[in-house]
Amino acid sequence: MTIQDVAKQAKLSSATISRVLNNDSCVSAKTRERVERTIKELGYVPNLLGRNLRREKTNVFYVLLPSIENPFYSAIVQGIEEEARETDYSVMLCETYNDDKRFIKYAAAVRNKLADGIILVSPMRNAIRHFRDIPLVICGESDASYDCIQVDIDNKLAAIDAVNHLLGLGKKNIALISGSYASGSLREAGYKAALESAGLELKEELICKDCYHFEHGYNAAMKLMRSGVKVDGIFATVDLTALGAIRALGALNIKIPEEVAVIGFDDLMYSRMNNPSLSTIKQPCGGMGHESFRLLYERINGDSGKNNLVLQHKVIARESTIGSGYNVEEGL
Amino acid sequence: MTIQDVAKQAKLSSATISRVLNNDSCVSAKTRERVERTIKELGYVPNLLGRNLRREKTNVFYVLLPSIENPFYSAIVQGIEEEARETDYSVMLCETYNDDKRFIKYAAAVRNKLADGIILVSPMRNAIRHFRDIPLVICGESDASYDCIQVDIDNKLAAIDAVNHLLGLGKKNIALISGSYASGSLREAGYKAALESAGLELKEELICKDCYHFEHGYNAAMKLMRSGVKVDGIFATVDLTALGAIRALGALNIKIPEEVAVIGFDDLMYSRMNNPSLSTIKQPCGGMGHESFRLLYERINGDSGKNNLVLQHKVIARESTIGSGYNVEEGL
DNA sequence: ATAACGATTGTAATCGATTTCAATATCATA
DNA sequence: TATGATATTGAAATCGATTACAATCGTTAT
Repeated sequence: MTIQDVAKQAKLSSATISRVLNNDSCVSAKTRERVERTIKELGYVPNLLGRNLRREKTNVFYVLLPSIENPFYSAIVQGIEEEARETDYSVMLCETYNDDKRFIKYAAAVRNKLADGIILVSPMRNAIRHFRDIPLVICGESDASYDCIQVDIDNKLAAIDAVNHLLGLGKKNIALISGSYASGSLREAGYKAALESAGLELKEELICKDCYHFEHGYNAAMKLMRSGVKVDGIFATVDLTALGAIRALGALNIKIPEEVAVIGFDDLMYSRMNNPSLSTIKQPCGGMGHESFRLLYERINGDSGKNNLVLQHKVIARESTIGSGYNVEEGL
Repeated sequence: MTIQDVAKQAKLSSATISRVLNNDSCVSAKTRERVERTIKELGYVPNLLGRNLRREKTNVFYVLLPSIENPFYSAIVQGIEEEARETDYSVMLCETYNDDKRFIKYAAAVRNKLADGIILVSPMRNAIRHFRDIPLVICGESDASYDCIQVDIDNKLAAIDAVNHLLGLGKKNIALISGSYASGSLREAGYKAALESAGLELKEELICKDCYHFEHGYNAAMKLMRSGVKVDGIFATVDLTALGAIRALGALNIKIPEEVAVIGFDDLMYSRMNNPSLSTIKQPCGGMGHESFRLLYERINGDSGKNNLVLQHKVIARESTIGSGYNVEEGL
C-alpha cells in the first residue's frame, strides 16, 4: 500500500496525492475530497522512511538520560513531552548508562538521519565531546566550558539556600554529603560559601565525597556520627544520599530534626513519602524540560542565537528539618 | 557525504561500496581495503533512512511503558536493553501515559516502517486493540484473552504466597489494598484463595479497591484503621500503596509489624530504603525484559510459534513483616 | 589459441515519498 | 473567437542505499 496505489485507485498522479497529504499548493476541492476518500478506503498510511529520506528531516528528537531508574528525570522528560505534543515532533527516550559506546551510537544515529537532534539530560562531563557537530541541548549538569545550548538552575545559589535553611534553624555543625559531578561541585561551592558568610569555620572532617546512591549516604552518615565529631545538620547534594543518611540516623536512634536536621537536593517523588519526609531543594524539572525542547526546536527550525537559560529553584521544608511543623497529610 | 561520494573517490561503483559495507558476496581483498580506507578518510556514515527504506526493516523496537516515573519498569527495560545489545537492534523508549492517542501514534509508526515491532510493558486492557496487526510482545499485565505473545509471572500464585507469608506470622485479619488492572484482579483472586485455603472468612470491609498511588494507600489504611474493624495485616497489590499504608500506620503510632504487618508487591528500589523496609513480592524484572526482547526478535526473524512465558516470583521478607529480624545493613 | 568458468565489478532498477518544471484545463477579457 | 492569465494536474528527477542482472577480467582446460 503506497502512494502509487492510492494514485492508481483515484486515477490521479502520485504528485497530487502527495500535495493533499501535505496541504500543499493548490488542489481543487473536488480532487482533494476524492483523494481523502480513497486514502480512507484503502487505509493508506504514508511510509515515513520515504518521506524523511526525501525531506532530509525526521521530526524526531532523542532524549538521552543515564537511566530511567532515577525518578528525578521523569519530570524533566514529562516537560519535554508536553512541549513536543504542541508540535509535530516525536521524542524518543534513550538510556546511556553513561556508556561511551551508547553516546557514540546515538550521535551516529543523528548523523545517519534517524533523528534531528538530541537533548542530553544530566550528562557526565566526558560525554559532551561526542556531540560537537550535532544539534544539542544540555539539560542540567551544565558547565560554562561547554559550547552549546544549556538549561539549568543556579546550583551554587541553591546550595547556599539549602545551607542557610539549616543555619536559620540554629544549626552550626553542618556536614556535607556530596558527589563529584559538575553540579555536585557547584553545590559544594555553595555549601562552603554559605558557611563562610555565616562566619563559620569549614571543617574537612564534615565533608564526605563521592556519594551518589542511597548506600553511600547511609555509610557516610554512619561514619560521621560514629566519628565523634559534632554534627547537628546534614546537607546532601542529592536526595538519594539524604534518604540513606536519614536511614542511618534512624538506625542510630538519633532524633530528626532535633538532634540532626537533614536537607537534600532534587525533590524525588519518594522524598515526601519518606519517614520523616525529606526537606530538599526542588528544581523546576517540568520547566527545564519545556525550555530544553523549545530551544532545540528553535535551533533547528530557524530563529536562534545561542541561548542559555537559568531557572529558579525552591526550598521545600519538610519534617527532616522543621519536624512536626510540617503537616504530612497536607503534604500528600 | 553519500555512498556515491565514496564510490567516486575510490573510483568504484556504489554497488561495490555497498558490498563492503554489508560484508556481502565477494569483493577482492584489495578493493575491500581501498574502500575501507576511503570510508575512513571521508568520515562516511551510511544514511539509515535510505538503507531502511530499501531493506524494509529498521532493526528498531519500541518499548512502550506508561511512564518512566514508576521505577518498577526500570529493571525490565534494563533487561530488554541487555538482550538488545547482543544483537544489532536498537531499543527506543516511549511513554504512553496510557493515552490512546499515544498508542495510535506508536502503532502507526510501526506501520510507517519507523520500527519493526513493539514491546508493550504493563499495558492497560484497552490498549491492546491498537496493535492487532503489529509484531507485539506484552510484558506484564498479561491476560489469557489477548491473542499475542506474552511474558509475565503467575500473579495469583504470587499473591497467595504473599498472604501465606502474613498467615505464617500468625496474622488472621488481613486487609487488601488493591487496584483494578489485569494483574490487580489476579492478585485479588490470590488473596481470596489464600484466605479460603486457611479457612478464614472473607470480610468485604477489609477490601479497599482502586488504589494505585502512594496517597491512595495512605488514605485506605487511614480509613481501615479508623473504621474500628480489626486489622493485623495488610497486603497491598503494589508497593507504592503499601508504602502509603505504612506512612499512615506510622502517623497513627501503630507498631509495624507487631500490631499490623504489611507486604507489598513489586520490590521498588525505595521499598528496601523505606523505614521500616517493606516486605514484598519481587518479580524477575530483568528476566522478563530478556525474554520479551528475545520473543519479539524471534517473532520477527523467523523461527517462532506463539510462545507465552510464565516466570518465577519471590517473597522478600523485610522489617514490615518480620521486624528486627531483618538486618538493615545487610539488606543494603 | 580459444572456450568455459569463476571471481569481481558495474549498470540500472528499486524502495516510497516529495518537488521542480512542464503541460493542460479553465476562465475572463478584448 | 482568440488571447492571456491563472488554477490544476502530471511526468520525471530526486533523496541514499541495496540488489538483480549484465559485463568484464583472469584463469584453466582443451
